[in-house]
Amino acid sequence: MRADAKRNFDRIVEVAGATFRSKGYDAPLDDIAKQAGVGPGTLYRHFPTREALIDAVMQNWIASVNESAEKALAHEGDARDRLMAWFEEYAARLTVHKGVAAKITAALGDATSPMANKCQTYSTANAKVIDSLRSEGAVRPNVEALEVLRLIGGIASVADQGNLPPEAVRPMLEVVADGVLR
Amino acid sequence: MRADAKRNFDRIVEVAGATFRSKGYDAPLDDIAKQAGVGPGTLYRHFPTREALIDAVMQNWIASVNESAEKALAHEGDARDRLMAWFEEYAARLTVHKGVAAKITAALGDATSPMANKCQTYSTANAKVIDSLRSEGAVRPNVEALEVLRLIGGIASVADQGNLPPEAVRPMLEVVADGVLR
DNA sequence: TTGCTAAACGGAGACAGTCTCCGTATCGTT
DNA sequence: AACGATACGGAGACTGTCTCCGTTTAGCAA
Repeated sequence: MRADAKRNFDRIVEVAGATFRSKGYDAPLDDIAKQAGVGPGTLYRHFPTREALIDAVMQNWIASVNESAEKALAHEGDARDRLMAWFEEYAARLTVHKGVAAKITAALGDATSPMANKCQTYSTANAKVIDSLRSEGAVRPNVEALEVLRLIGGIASVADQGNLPPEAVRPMLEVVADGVLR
Repeated sequence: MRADAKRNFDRIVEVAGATFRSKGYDAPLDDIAKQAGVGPGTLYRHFPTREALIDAVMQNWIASVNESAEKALAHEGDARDRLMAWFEEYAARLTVHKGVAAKITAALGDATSPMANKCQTYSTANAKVIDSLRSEGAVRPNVEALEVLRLIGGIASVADQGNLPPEAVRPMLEVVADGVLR
């Protein structure tokens, strides 16, 4: 990739992120192009569809928070406390960007999605938490790690779309925690 | 409302429902108008926004299934069986139309939404199930009926968006059931 | 029936956003 | 410096949204 191309690519993603957050995910792409100081042609060459651009923005964001994903693993307390800490951490991350929860959760099971491998960190972090609790015998048999990820994703999606405050989300997470633990 | 107006209104909703299902929720509205044998002006007079038309389609659908919502209440078996029967019934209904799960679940807490009162039947059916189980002492304290509705809605949304098969949904419902029951 | 009026219709066309095509400019290499 | 490959950008075609207003029709009253 040529240097000027990369410059434009990055600039577009940056501007798009800011614009999507402030004006919504249906903001005119030509505006974003103009804002980024490029022609529409350049934007569409890099991102053939709106979807592609949104993906790029999100991947950018996931990468930026990924590094700290393991924080929740080092929590103090009993099994339930640790599980809840992880749930809240995960749900909070998912609700930072409008729409991200649904998108990531849908991508989880689909290996062909460009999102999926970006979410590896989440998947493995989750598996680690569940496995560690399982080895203590705290987890019900038949509970799969992927299911848990999806359940929390579902809660985050609902919270996202209904603009639910954290105090409405917490009890839902607790129901899932009780369902996961013996 | 004049007779011809009502005729057109109903015809538009009918055509829109079929079109949305076959071509997706972003199908051109002018096409729907043409298909319904009316001009775009007529469509837009009845439904100023796409959202309004989608709502009308969904309300139409909710009304059509509402009447049978209590079926799941008359289930045989122990507390867990009955709860699971209700969960599956509800989740199945929510996933009939693409996008309906997220929409209805988001509307649940919001009394101002035109969806909300259409969903009364669901809310009260759910409350009935939970209350009846609670009176048997089978439900954990602190579990609210609305939370349960949202949890199932979240699962349905995820299933909807990720095209999950029923066998992937069931275990998630079971986790919630275990979290709801003592 | 006929006439009348308010209600409703419908389609031409303005507008906005998407996306492409291709002549021009720039990069990076030799 | 010169050249090919790569990338740029913006004019404009295209598609879908939505409005305006002249025309039509339903429903009522005489």
